[in-house]
Amino acid sequence: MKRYGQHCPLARALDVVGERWTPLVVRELTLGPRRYSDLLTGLPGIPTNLLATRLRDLQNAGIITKRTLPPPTAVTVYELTEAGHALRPALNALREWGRHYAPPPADTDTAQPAWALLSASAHPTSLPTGRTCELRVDSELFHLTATPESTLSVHGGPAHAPHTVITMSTDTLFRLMSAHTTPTATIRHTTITGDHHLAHTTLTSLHGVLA
Amino acid sequence: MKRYGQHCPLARALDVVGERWTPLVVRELTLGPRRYSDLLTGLPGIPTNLLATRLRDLQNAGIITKRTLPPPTAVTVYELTEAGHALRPALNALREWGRHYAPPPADTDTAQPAWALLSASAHPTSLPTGRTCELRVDSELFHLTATPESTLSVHGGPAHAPHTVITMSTDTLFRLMSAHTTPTATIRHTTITGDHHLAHTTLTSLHGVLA
DNA sequence: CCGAATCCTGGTAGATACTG
DNA sequence: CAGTATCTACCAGGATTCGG
Repeated sequence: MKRYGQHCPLARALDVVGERWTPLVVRELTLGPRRYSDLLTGLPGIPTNLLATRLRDLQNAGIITKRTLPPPTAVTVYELTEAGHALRPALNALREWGRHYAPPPADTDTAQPAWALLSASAHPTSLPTGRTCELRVDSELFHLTATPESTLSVHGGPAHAPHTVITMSTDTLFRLMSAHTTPTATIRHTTITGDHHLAHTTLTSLHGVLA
Repeated sequence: MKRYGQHCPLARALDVVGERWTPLVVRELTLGPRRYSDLLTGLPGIPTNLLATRLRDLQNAGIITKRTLPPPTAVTVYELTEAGHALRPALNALREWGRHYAPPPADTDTAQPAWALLSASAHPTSLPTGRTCELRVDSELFHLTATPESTLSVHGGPAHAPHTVITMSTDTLFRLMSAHTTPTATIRHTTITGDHHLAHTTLTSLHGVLA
């Protein structure tokens, strides 16, 4: 890890998370613990040796930990430490800047549901605290909850006991989040199990956050 | 500028400001318009060709503009655009993370008063809105004001009509901001012209923000 | 003197193949 | 599945030179 050699907190932060791909690795892990192969598919374009290097450096910096889940699912996963979770506000601020001021994406850019959903993360929501919505987008699973401060929280993987489950295609999700369709119109292209009203509230929270 | 090729606002932000040295160039310009040579001294270690490249790329990205001041001081300066100023929250969040979680600085790291003062930027302050304090640290000039939201605002260069002027050494500033001395004890190592009470309030706002 | 462009060197990223 | 090994190309770092 090459340092700037400056007695400045911003420069020291960049010493640790300023290298190429590093913030995006943290982005993937904000969804929850992830396996090496999950990270590879969530970071299209990253060379595998570079991912291995970044994961090693992030461990040494105390931002992530490597853990082997107990049997029978004896897989090794990477997850954020407290210091890693503390990066969330900085990444959210940079993400908001990107939404407003970065050049528009090229149409050759790859798109993943997780990246869109993360844009809704930390946004104000009318989702009731304590209620969980599971979102299934083209066989990718997420679950959404509200923080005590009524901001949206997004995680990867299945929910424990969701109050509602919404199933839709990636295309439908992007049309909703880009405000190309309304929540009410979106419902016709989804399958909903459980609390229908909660599902509508969830869709409303996602509506237009990418616009 | 190498892109990630991802349809993700965070990745698109990093496409523009993710390269090495780029956030630090923006950091220097948050103090106000700066000349090329000012930037070189404010970014110790940067190769001159790399600074030129970064400045060109930042202009193309619409984050900074190059301007030639009117005579008699016909110097060319770089300054942030609106999009550039909008990066401030993201840099502040990353700076806060660095203060709390980044490895401690090496004692060979270079230190500059501006970097310390920027850490106090956006912090809550009891400095009255509309009153200006000029700070002279080893012949480097800054001026501090309060935003309408009562957070501290730091700029480089002389103030227009400061209500108070504080002169001190770099060492004194760092001892105050690292909480090694109190504001009251600091006053004995400073020269103050103008509003003494305002000066004390300013020193209190700076006290311990580096700790 | 300010604001760079040029040249060279070493390291890091990118791409692919390979292994426990 | 979870990485390591190898190679190439490019970018950063450093010194020097150049034009206004």
